[in-house]
Amino acid sequence: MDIDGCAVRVVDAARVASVCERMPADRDVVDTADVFGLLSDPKRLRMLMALLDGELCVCDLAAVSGLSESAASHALRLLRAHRVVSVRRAGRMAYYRLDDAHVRMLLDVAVAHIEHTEAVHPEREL
Amino acid sequence: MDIDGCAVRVVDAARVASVCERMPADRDVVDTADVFGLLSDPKRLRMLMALLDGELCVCDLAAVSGLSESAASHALRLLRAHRVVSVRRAGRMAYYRLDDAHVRMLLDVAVAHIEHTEAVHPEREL
DNA sequence: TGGATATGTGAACAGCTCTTCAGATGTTCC
DNA sequence: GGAACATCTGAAGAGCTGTTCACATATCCA
Repeated sequence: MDIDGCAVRVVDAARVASVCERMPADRDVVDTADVFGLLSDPKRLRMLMALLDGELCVCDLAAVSGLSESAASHALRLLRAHRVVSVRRAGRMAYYRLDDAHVRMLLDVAVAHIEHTEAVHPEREL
Repeated sequence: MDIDGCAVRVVDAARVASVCERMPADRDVVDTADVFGLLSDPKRLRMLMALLDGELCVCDLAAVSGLSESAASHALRLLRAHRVVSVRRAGRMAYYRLDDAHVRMLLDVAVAHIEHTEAVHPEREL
């Protein structure tokens, strides 16, 4: 099998071909990986989980996540660039909210998993 | 408000308190972020998506993901350490499979999102 | 206007991640 | 046994990421 002009060793060629066919386009995989990357930092993740219930201002997001206000601003800029959150400005305050249904779904799945695990395996906390 | 003994400025103290209360335990947030981190590399993500349909050997996973066999092995070791995949050894071959229902769920959501976006907004490909 | 407040930004640094390379381990077949 | 094969591993390096610091911008209020 050839990929990018380089010969590659394969065991089950038919299977590999069918998997490659079903595989989403390169750009879509990269975009998806990017989204997961945005959720892969604990403090940023805490910010997003906090936003599940509605908008919050920068300093409250900093407090909730444990970030400095500057670091929170940097993080929010990143999330804004990827359209994961959006801003509403009111005077000198900036209120951020979750603005991506896909990310919200992923967060919901993750939170549900945590709560389910807690409920079913409370002994894990010992 | 005090967090870790440091005074932190807050705007909506009641709201922050309630969000903090609902927030999953620190360790759970970190674990969840770790899982998202495992999904945040395009080549590793492609490997995992390939495994959605069933087990594959290392070299086929390398071929599908575009990794060298050595790099694939490193990636699989990481996934194994986090119990995301498990191995079945047959002679000198090693067959990996998805072994984490939560990760499978996240992957399903992500793939469904990609396919839905493709179906609804095919113009994005132009 | 001037000072306090809330957020935003660039540069710089430390730490982490991914990949490669060289070689180790363990298996099959002659 | 020895050669070919499939996978695994540690060390090392390049590049990326998160945080901090110092300062910029913009708003509010006296």
